[in-house]
Amino acid sequence: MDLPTASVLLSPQPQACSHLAEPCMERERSSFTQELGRDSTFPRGQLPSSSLTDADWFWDEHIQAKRARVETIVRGMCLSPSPLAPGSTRARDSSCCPEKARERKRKQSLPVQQGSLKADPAWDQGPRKGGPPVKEQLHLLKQQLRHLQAHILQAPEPSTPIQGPGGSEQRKGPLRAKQRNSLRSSLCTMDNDPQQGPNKDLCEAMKTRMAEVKHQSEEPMFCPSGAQVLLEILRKELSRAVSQAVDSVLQQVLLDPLGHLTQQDRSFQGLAPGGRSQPSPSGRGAYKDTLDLATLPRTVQPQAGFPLGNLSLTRPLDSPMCPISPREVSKLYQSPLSNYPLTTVPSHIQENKILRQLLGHGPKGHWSVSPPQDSSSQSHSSPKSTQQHWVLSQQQLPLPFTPAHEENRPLLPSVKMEQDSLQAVADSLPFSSIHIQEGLNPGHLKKAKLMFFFTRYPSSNLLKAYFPDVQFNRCITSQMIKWFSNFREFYYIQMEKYARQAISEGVTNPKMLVVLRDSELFRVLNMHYNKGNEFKVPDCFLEIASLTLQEFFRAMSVGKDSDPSWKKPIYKIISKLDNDIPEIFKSSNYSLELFRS
DNA sequence: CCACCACCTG
DNA sequence: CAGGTGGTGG
Repeated sequence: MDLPTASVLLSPQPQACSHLAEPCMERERSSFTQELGRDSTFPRGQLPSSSLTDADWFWDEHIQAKRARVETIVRGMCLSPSPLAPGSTRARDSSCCPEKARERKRKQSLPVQQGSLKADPAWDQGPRKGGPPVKEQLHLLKQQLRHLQAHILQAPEPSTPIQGPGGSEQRKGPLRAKQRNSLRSSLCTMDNDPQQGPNKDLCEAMKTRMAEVKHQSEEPMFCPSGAQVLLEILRKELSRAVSQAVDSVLQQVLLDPLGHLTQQDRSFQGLAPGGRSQPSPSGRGAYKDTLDLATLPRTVQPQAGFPLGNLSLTRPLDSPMCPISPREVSKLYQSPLSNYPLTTVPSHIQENKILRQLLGHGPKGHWSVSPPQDSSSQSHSSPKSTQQHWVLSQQQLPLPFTPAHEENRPLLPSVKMEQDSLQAVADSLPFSSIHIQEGLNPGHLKKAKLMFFFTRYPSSNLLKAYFPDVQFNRCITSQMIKWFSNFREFYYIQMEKYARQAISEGVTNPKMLVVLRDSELFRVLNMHYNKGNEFKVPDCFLEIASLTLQEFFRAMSVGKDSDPSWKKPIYKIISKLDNDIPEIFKSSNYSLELFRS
């Protein structure tokens, strides 16, 4: 969509390239045709959206770990092979409407849990020593889990504003939106010079893209706090219930008091990274699928790989939700781990490993998929190879997404819900597990430079949002603002320079000034903000750059540059053309990965 | 007064 | 890129 725009723009006027860009026409044309065939790589949609399930996965794992322990114990001690009835099959969908769910959960799960040990007849059958109590405990536990599952499933759908007209729009201020709109139109009217056929395409393309971006930015986020509360409660309740069950079982079954660890230890270690100590793998393997929880969408074998291998983290991707949108990635990204109270202080190292895994899929569809265009038009720095390298560095281990995965995506409606709630949770989470730095490091600078491709005038709030691992204070904020000020300075200087050059070369029509990827101007800018060319410069930046160039040209060609403050109007225009920054930039881990050092 | 900006300088 | 300065707007 947006990609072709640049090429479209320039095609008709050979001269346009002569001064701005190096060699051009022929190549450009061909690249243009190529582009038509391919999809836009920009903002969203390209990436499989949703691996938020991973958070659930962790959760499941937790439960399963506990369950496995209980089962193992029971199995080992009681030798009663009665398979547990599969409970509710689908117990996923963490809901976002905490209220009701929470209410019901409290009313039901608590009483049940604390209730008498009335034995279910069905569970009393079979010979066993010390059996009944144990079974009862398990049964109760199961029931509780089922209740929870049921309630979660029943919980009224959260505001799924996506469809609702009354959905929660406006993540950005209305003002901002307005500005965008007005600018968009002005941009188009300007470009809609009848004489310039191709520019219409640009206009349309930009409209489309902007709409896209806008849409993206307005995606709903709902009650983060609510969802978080719900999750917290669920977590506590479940862990408590399980712990109690385990406790009881142990007390009743185990004769040797030394035989059982403290409840805390037992119930938590299963999830701790590197947490080994799972009783008997064989036992677990044999029965893990018999509990209802095992029927949950993602049956994961906790100890199998989570802690160490990390390779196992690719597992969750099998789920229907594996497709992940950058947005989701970034969110999810901060969530599951840092949010995980049960993992007692996982090492940052391991955490980062895991996060890297998850993240690995984000950037791929987004930035690294280098368009054919690049290979043809960018001769000097072989972007393709560098980008591929970047892809590899980002996702060494995980399996790449395959079309097969995509097929599954649309399936579950619950998926979206789950995503949302998890997103909400993620959003509300502090970066507890990610060391927040005092000052700014080179990585931050690098990231800021790349962000400049999207925003020339970031607000301090935006910066705070996109540098979550930075401890902002007046000084840091000023410094970062200063960075962008310097970026702009360079940017405008280049624009003025090239505009002046165009004038000196006799260019009369500003529309002929288009910044392309093989333009000298682009090369200079890219060198400045994206040294090493590790990043695929978004097309929106090319559009902005072209526009800036044209504005400078217009002003100068009319002699406005004699006015001391002739640039101000241009600044004003450009300041309104900031694009939304991909959510992926919000991830501090992303920055760690990509911008380290 | 503060935050932010552009400009200039090193 | 950081410091310093002056201007601007809330």
